[in-house]
Amino acid sequence: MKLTTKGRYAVLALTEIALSEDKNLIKISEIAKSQNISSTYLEQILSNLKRNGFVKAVRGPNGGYKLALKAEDIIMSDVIEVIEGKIETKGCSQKHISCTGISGKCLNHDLWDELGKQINLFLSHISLKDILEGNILGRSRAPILAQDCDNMTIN
Amino acid sequence: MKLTTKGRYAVLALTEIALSEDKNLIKISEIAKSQNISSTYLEQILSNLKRNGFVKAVRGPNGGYKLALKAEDIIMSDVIEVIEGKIETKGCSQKHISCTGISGKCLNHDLWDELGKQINLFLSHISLKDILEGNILGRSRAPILAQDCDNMTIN
DNA sequence: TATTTCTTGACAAAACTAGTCAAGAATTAT
DNA sequence: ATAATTCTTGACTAGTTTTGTCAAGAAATA
Repeated sequence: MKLTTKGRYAVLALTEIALSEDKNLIKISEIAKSQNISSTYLEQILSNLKRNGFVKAVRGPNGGYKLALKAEDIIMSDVIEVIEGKIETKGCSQKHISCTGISGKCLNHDLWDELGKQINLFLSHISLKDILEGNILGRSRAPILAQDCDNMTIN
Repeated sequence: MKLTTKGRYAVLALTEIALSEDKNLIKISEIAKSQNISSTYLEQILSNLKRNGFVKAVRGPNGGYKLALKAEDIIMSDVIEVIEGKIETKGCSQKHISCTGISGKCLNHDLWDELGKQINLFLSHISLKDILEGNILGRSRAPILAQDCDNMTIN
């Protein structure tokens, strides 16, 4: 699992593009300048976002970028996945065989699997619109308690 | 934010140490062998876990490691923090000044702050005992909905 | 005293991150 | 048409981080 500047810049860029939607188009150079990011580095990121259908590009004078989707349809888990790759936290190097060596069952996979699920669950409920509207703070939630886990059915 | 093999190996090692508690002591070489991890690499990790009070070491023949705390008191967020460093997801390079350049308020900090909080919240509810007992799967939870955020007081 | 086992710190290869650079393609204004 | 603008693509690179290795030593016990 990782989260690098690329992911952060991608969200930052999407925010800028959304905020200038009235002007319709915003240039890489404008985003780069206002955010103090290298514009050549941003190119890579926006190229990726375009390739994956989040933004549209228009070339030539007065060209630039705009959103290809409505802000509420741009979901953070999707954005992060194309930029950073799948959020997966491998538990151990062994594939299918047991990997505790003692207990005969890999108890550790569960932790990283569930953490990955939690991160994805969180990000999949956050849209670009939420960010624009400041609807983020206070939304994280504690996991289900261990003692409740026994009386539970997993869907 | 990052989660590397070091963090995974640490949890793996703690699990092994806990599972052999009846034998009281387990050697680095035993853990390394059963998990197929370089034992010299494991030394670094266990040395760190010892320095931070999670395990105790006994030197000499028949020496090895044991837990310094009860399994239910070994909390994953604490373990990961000493091994990987604080889980913090910086939003943008700017410190206190505005960083959208347009809106005058950094809308992006919120996302990474809250994601970091979510990860910590999750890990702080998981103990080594939960792992040993397999009480992990199905515990992650979706965040609070955006529309409920308005009617909310933040503590 | 010899052996076992942990301890510490220096070192290093490989992978990854964060960026640069350059040549080119598309679009528009003149 | 031509020039200027802007995105597009891919190769390249410096620096950092990860994932280890190695060696010398300290503590404990048989």
